[in-house]
Amino acid sequence: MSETNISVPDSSLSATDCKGLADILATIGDKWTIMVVGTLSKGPLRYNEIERRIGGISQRMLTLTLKRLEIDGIVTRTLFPTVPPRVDYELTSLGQTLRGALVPLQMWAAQNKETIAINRIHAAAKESSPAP
Amino acid sequence: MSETNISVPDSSLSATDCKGLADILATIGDKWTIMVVGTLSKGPLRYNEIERRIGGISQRMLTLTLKRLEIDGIVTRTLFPTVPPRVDYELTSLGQTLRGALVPLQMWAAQNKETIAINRIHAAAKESSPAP
DNA sequence: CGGCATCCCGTTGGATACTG
DNA sequence: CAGTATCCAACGGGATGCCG
Repeated sequence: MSETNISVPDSSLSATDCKGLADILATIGDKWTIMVVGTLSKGPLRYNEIERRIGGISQRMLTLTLKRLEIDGIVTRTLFPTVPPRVDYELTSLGQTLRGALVPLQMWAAQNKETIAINRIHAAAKESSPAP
Repeated sequence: MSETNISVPDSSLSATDCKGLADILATIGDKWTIMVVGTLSKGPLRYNEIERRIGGISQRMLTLTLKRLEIDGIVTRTLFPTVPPRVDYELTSLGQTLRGALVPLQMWAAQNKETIAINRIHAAAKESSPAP
């Protein structure tokens, strides 16, 4: 809670910084967590709606992911004691800042994933036809 | 090397965007990859030097990580045919842009990891003393 | 020095079935 | 509807040992 003068120090991530980042990414950097945060970035959604929008996530992983995000204070869980029950999930302000921090990386991904895909194809080609 | 005017488009990651991001993170979002990119952000380093600086990475993972990064065009591998052999690894310009895209997330991690840690402790406390 | 190959075990995560 | 519980297959990743 001290240095807020971050001001993009243009340069290197120290080893400690990397540890911190790696640590956070280990928690929120996995595929499903990213999808959930992204999906919720448009506003609160019900359990089933998240499941539907993501498509392909198992209930197990959705539940685990939401629970972890709730514990970490990134989403809120609101239970409406109706019948049938209804549960809304929504990004907290912390969650919103996370989403914001994700944006540059998302743009990098969008801009470069094709380049990377091509690089992989080239590498695969070299693989199957080595230098004569 | 062009748009630094990211200007945080305030709004939502589409499902497609999330897929792209999740996809990239699946490749470069793991602990060791982050550490390697971070370590190389200060300049080119030899294999052993990377290993030493990261500390705790197995040769297997270092080799695999470097190979993937090389294939993806994020680092270059330069072999000096001396004896004993010497190999330098260095971030490409693509790698540098990746590092740049990682910075906001790194800052977010630095600013919020303590909050998250506290949230987890609170959650654990609730866990062991349920409502009477 | 800078790797690659092998073994091997822990964790991750999908499928499935049951509950409040 | 919104989960919980169990089983099990796949993968990740450390330890070890050998090679150029």
